[in-house]
Amino acid sequence: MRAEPKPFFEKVYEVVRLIPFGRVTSYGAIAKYLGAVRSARIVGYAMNNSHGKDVPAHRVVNRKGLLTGKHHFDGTNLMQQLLENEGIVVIDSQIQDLQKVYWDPNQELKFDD
DNA sequence: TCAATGACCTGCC
DNA sequence: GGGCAGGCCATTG
Repeated sequence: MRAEPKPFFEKVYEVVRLIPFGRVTSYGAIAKYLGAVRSARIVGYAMNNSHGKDVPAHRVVNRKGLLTGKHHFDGTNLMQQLLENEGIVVIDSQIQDLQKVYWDPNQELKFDD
């Protein structure tokens, strides 16, 4: 943990926290918002650290809308349950109507930092 | 400091 | 059009 003011991780946390209710986004979208489309993996890695914080990581899924990190949660279908609780239709860890509940930070948010 | 990992994405066959 | 493999960047040990 370096003494940096805003590590890549915290930046990811901020975007994830900005995700509205009943909406989901992809790692690539967040990475792109941070200006690192190639660092999509890093976003997922940051989520690993966000696990335990007040970051709605369950709203973050991969490009296919698949709950890849579901096994990282407490249970197995917990992440799915949370998404369903948001009104999102999830079947077998696969988000349906993905394009409908999809939320792109680059489309909604803007660079004002 | 070097090396390995990681909740992914893009490109090619 | 679908499936497989490689690469990318940042963090931790």
